[in-house]
Amino acid sequence: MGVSKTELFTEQQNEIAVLAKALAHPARIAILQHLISARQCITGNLVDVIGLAQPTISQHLKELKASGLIKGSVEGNSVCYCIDPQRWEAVQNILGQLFSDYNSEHSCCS
Amino acid sequence: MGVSKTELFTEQQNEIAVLAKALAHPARIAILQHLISARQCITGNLVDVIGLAQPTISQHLKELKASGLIKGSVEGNSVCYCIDPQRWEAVQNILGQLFSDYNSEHSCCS
DNA sequence: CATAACAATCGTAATATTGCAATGTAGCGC
DNA sequence: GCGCTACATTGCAATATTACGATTGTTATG
Repeated sequence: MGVSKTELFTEQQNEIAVLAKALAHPARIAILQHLISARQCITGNLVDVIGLAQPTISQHLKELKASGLIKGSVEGNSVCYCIDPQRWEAVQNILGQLFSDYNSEHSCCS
Repeated sequence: MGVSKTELFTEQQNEIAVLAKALAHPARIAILQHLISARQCITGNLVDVIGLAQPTISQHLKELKASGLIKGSVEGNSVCYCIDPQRWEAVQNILGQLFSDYNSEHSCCS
């Protein structure tokens, strides 16, 4: 019914899904990649770079901040965003683990 | 308006977002983890393990198959699913690249 | 203090996702 | 063939997401 039955799954499975959801929009990938190459960026700048309206960018920034991947600090009358290094590494490990848990020696049923 | 403006973004950004979306549900994570540990599994078995109705599992399997992460082969009147090794590694690299592109030496605006 | 600049929030429309009952389809045993 | 089992597909209701105009803070700056 449009609502995920999170109670059926482990905390780890839900955490991975939530993290993946944070990455599941090209605008948020674009924001992250721009923060990676520019090191830091204010909202207005991201609005220009990405090409979506300001409220939309603000909304995506809010989701990225909620996932912990980025953090923002007020600088004068603008807000400066950047990657959160510790969280970035933690998420890298969580997702990396999922993939490295698979041993490709496994044979398939084909 | 509920529709992503994919035309604003690079093919790579859209690809990452689509892959992340495939992982953005705990049921699909649970399915993948079960396929990792059990090596292979038929649909009915997954229905029992996950605890969602059969049509719902079928739908999640369809999305995972569309992303290429798993493949299914018909065995008699049941269908056996497993991780696709090549695709698994490719996706691992695509997502891994995103995270490793970040150099944590970067300073933040805080 | 008025005003401009910047960004967050609110409200709303359009679309997507999730979940399941009902139904359809295909293989197997008889 | 007929019934049975396993799975996919369809159709629908409930909820979530995406996007943006309008509005509301918040912080300089004149």
